[in-house]
Amino acid sequence: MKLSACLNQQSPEGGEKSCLNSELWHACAGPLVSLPSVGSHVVYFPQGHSEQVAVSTNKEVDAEMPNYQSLPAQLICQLHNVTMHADMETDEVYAQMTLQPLNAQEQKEISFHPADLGAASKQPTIYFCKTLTASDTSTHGGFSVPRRAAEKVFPPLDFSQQPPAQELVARDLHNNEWKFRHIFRGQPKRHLLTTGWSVFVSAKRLVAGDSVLFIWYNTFSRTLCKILESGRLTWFVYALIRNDKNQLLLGIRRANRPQTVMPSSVLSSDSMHHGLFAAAAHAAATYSRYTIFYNPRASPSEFVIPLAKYIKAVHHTRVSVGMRFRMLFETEESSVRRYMGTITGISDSDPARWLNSHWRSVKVGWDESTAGERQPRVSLWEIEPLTTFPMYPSPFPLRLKRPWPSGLPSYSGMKADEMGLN
Amino acid sequence: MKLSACLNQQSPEGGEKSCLNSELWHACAGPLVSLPSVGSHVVYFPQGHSEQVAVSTNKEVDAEMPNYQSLPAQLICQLHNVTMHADMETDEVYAQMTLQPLNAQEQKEISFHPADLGAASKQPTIYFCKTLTASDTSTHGGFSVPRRAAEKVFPPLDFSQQPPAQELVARDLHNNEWKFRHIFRGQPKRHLLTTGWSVFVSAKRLVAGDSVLFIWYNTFSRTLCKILESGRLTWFVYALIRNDKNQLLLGIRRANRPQTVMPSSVLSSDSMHHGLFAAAAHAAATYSRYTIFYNPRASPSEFVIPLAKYIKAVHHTRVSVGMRFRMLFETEESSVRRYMGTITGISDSDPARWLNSHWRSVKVGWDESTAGERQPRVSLWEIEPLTTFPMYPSPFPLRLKRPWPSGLPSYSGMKADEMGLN
DNA sequence: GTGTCGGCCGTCTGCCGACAA
DNA sequence: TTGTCGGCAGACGGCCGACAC
Repeated sequence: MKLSACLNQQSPEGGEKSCLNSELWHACAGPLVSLPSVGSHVVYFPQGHSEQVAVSTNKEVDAEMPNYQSLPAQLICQLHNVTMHADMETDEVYAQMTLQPLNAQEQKEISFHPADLGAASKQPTIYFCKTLTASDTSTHGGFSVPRRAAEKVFPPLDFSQQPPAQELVARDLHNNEWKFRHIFRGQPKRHLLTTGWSVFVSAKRLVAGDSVLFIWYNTFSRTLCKILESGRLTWFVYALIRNDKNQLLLGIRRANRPQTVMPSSVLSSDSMHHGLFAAAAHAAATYSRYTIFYNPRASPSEFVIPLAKYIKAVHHTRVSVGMRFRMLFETEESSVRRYMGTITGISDSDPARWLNSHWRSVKVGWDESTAGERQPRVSLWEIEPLTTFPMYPSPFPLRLKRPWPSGLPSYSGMKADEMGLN
Repeated sequence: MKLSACLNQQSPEGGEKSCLNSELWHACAGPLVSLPSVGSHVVYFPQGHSEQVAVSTNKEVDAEMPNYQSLPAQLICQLHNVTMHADMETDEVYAQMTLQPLNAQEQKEISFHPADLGAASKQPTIYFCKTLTASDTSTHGGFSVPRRAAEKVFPPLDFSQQPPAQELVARDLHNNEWKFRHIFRGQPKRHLLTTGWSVFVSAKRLVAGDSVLFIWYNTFSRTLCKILESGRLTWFVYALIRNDKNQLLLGIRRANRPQTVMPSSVLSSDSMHHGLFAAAAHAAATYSRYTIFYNPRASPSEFVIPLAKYIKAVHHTRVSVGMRFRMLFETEESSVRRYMGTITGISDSDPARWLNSHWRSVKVGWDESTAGERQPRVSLWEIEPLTTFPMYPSPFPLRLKRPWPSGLPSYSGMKADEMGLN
């Protein structure tokens, strides 16, 4: 593996190294992934970070790992920088974040803005995602484009030609160009990518079950999307605004194969766990910056959470055993659906190591029988309790000194001591 | 990348996971690489380990990395386990070592055995290594086997056939089978691998400049090698003992391309350095076992050294500025040659972080003009001073309390306090 | 609407000795 | 002794519509 392309979240267009498109990154990362904004305050969970390392190295943290006494279960930090990356060899997306723990004085001076809540990731509107079939990846033929997808995302064909065909140029996460012959033929008629497709499949080492996604993108797309969302759309409305063939992006998402990542031959998994704890502990002790990687498709849960989202979920939401809730999950087609469940317990997930951590403090049972796929423990900020009023007093120890002021959710300008942070 | 095959050094044959051949591993690692024996005492250098991580992540250790006060510049350890591995995707070889720092009492009780000196790696005798040419890796043809190589390593052909040909079966580091058609044809006659060769080249992603090596191996090979080394050999002597076609092994060595390894997307390089220091410091504080990876082709120098070799080089060899020395290097053809140089200085390479470390304490100048390829700093145990008697008193601070007893190199049974270890 | 297949053509793989370094 | 090439034959890549689900 080699150094990846990168993009600072704040400058999606300019800069000589800004070859990584933010919308494409988010499309590859999936609809549930959101990155906190640069400059905002966040909560970092060493426990969740450790979970990602455990999954990536395929090895649980050693039971004999010492407690890092100086490292609290959660660190309140300012997020100084976020860059999006993609592995040069696998196209795996990940983010690099520079965090700086706040000292006591800085924590007192925190003021919140609603934006800090961390809105759901903006998935590009003009895009499609298709899971590759055996025929798509076979050397025998090309790629069968779903009709609606082609009409929505690809530049319109000139139907006066027989057969209608054009050359598509799409750019991947590394800004590499891929050219495809797009043709509309067959009986019944269908959209196909022929010449160029097999080169792409073999270069990216795609297999049946992996997904490919195309985005139509330009700098006005956000504005245009809002306009388009406001009314009914026909394919020629899309076609009218898609006159620049060079604005096509494509990304891949590999199927969840068992053991996607590996234990690096560089450092033992134990040393990696030591590394993240020691780096965080050092940063916490000196209030200095440190760097972490977040791999959205490897990590079971986000472990850098907007502070406001955390405060709201932990200190201003009453939950109790027996309460019903919903939680978002990604579908195979890259959209979201809600699964329902019941809270069966509230307790620290690892009281020996991380006392009073809120990480995965909620034990849950899932309604559907395929529940084995979903985590038996979740964090408060991941779920939507179905009652907005407290049915039972929460048995979970809250450090909240004062109740949440009426008139939710306006807490802009609140001070930290009003929220029980210290 | 995925989990690799592994082999415990002590059980090259048995065990369900012992699919990695020790001789093949050493052949791929190169002639200069030796692994200390299991159970022996070694010196571990965090500084050298950090160097390997810096090379692997392509990023130097951060200047703001804190000093790990409790971590000395060298740790005396017992080596509890060594396993050899190969990366599943790249076939890159590496070793996993389990080290346990010795407490003060254990250090006093150390007794040495001559074997602890760490003999040079035993390269298999019946093997060959060839750097691939453009023709070898082209899809246009097969692999041209050097004549002597084929006669030495491959099973003998039946020359009554026209043309003489056979099927070779060779196993790689992961015990995968590769089949090749071996034929002796052309004008002039030569040995070629045809059918099966291109599959191997594309599966291993070999390019011109990479090397491939074949070993003829069986459990008696060490004994046989000694017999063979004692006299002159002709090809039919080899042929007589190579009657089992399934004993053929093959490995690869990739050319040194710039930026071979990459910054993992799992952990920042800073955290990796923290990790190795914290893991070692924790192990040193508690005298508990810890695990490290040694990648012989990534690391500029070995950082786990047999204790006896270290003692001999540091405490019982007089060196001084101006002294001439030789040092072994690997050639492109996988043999060794000596380069000569002059000692230009003796000092700590990083006095701020690692005071009184002997790691790369010798500044050197190299005789040949291509000297830029070689390290400007080496460690005492890497070089052979050309004078066996001290010409000048060493300016380097020796902690030796008593002089080395006369009658080198017999120090079996010596106690640590006689060698200035404490 | 789209996944897979048989048919068909063209390119490239891959085996051969020639030849030269 | 061995690296590269021209020649050649066959395999496979890859484009097409047919057909079924």
